[in-house]
Amino acid sequence: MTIEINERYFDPHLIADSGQCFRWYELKDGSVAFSFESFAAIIHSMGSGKIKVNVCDCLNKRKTDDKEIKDKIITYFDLHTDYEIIIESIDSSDKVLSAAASMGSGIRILNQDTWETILSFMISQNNNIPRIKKSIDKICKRFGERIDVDKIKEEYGLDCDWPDELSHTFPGPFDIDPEKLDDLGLGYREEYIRELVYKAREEDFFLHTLDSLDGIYTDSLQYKKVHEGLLSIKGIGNKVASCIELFGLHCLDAFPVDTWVKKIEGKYYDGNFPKDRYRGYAGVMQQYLFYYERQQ
DNA sequence: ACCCAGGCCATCT
DNA sequence: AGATGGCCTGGG
Repeated sequence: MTIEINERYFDPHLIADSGQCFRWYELKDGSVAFSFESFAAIIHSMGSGKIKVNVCDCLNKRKTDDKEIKDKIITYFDLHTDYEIIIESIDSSDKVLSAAASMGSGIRILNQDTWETILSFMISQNNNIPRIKKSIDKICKRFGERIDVDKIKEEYGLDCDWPDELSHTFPGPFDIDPEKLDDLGLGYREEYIRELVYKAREEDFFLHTLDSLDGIYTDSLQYKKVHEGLLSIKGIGNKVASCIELFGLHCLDAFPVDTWVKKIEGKYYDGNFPKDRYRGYAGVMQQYLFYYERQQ
């Protein structure tokens, strides 16, 4: 099915390059392909903020009606959040943040699958984006389900160059064999992932506690409980936990500090970005700053 | 050849 | 509490 979206604050290319997702791929014709849950999609920019999204349920297991798919896409793209208000709230005397937000105004915080986010960001530690993507691609190919590429081509038109990296879905904890994680380029993270899969299979922590932190502040009790739970997992430290909260649990107040953000905080903010001023959505500012610093 | 890349953990002071 | 070094591995 096709969904048309008119949203000024949405640039699929920026999101694909934002580092929050690792299964978005830019195609030669300028469109952007991605896969999430059992869906496959291609985004075409139509100019002047108009976007066309072709989506299909590529596993064909059950009939998903069009309205359900549309709702899923709207939530996934975070279209319920008003990014214009967020950007307008920026302290105009903060020239760095203003410039960063102006450059990165097309970035949104996706509502990604929690499990996929946990696994992906555990791989991301001390790692670079191409290699992260490669490892995730190998995991999907080894344990994920093959998606029906013909169905996609039928939906989009025959000549689409659907990327080979999106030939399979992202596998769940029970799809992954923890003893067959060799040769995935995981390095020393292999042991972390193995334990993570076992833990995810056994504990209900992932299934119940980690629903969503949408609208939850980082100084609340509920947040602290989730944060500590994540930290108790081997291979998840403060930074990775914050990424999981921001990108997987949609806690927009979470503010992951990586080397890029640390760099920009040191250069312009005397070591500390005033995230309290942006209480409730500091994570969006983190994305602007991160993108800005990486462009320099 | 290095050295780092969107860190974490263990081991020290 | 805070500061270090080691760690898999591919690319500049």
